[in-house]
Amino acid sequence: MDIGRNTWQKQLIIDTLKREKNHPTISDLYDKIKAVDDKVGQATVYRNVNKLVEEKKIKRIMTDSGFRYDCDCNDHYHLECNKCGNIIDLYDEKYIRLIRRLEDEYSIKIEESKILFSGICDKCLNYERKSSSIN
Amino acid sequence: MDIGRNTWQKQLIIDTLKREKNHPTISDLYDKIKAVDDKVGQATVYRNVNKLVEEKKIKRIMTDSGFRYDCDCNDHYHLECNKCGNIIDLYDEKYIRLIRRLEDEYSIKIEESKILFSGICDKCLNYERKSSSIN
DNA sequence: GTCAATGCAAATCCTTTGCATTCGG
DNA sequence: CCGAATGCAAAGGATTTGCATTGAC
Repeated sequence: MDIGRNTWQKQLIIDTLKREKNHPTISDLYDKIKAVDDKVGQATVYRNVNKLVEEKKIKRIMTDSGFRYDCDCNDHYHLECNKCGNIIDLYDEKYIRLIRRLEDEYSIKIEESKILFSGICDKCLNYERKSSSIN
Repeated sequence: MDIGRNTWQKQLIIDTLKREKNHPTISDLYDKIKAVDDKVGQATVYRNVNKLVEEKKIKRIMTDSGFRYDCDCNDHYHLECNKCGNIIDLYDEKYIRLIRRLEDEYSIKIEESKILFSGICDKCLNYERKSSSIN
């Protein structure tokens, strides 16, 4: 649980990440950080974000458009919308049961899960329905 | 469903992929292919594998160690073992119910799912148990 | 004062692209 | 033949690394 030395760069990176709810890519994050102080180096952002992932303070999400980061460490799923590209969070109260069932059935231990669905989010689906009812 | 022109390179790539049950990376695949005929270019492998993914003939799995490919297109989960690094398949008869539940609850449409667990596979877990009972 | 952390630039890794050439239909 | 597919090499993009310097403790 060593947090290392407390530099303002590290703090800025953590703060920005916590404020960002939209599952940013590293370059999203880097842009936001540079807007606040452009003296922060890219390598510093990479190094700190990687360390945060290792320490399990944040989660790395692998999408088709590259890695994204999520500071919500509760277990949940993600949906990557094929229309608008946004990533939305899905919480599932039966998640734990799914895990237990798989662990039992396969005699394995599941320590972490990366669950990414792709499809169409509620907003885009709603928009689609309206459009098709007009035409 | 256009399969395009039937070159021996394309056929070799498809055959190798189908024979490979171990979720190979592109470079695993490339090595195997070059062992058969080293005149196949890397770009050809990339181009063909990408096309197969687009055509949904094979699946792309995103792991921490990069992209891997799976020719089993039935819906299933994967477990990446933190000990041995292997990726094993998990099939779940309740998968469809999970999808339906999420679709209903969030008013979304799920078209594809990429589900990757990490943890410890049955072999490594079994080995661990034996070791700890000795010590 | 030490040494972890930083900034910069170069290096590395993975993947895609441009283009001349080949070869399947 | 024609043009899709290939092989090569070069380009591209994302991430990491080497190293001198800075600054947290």
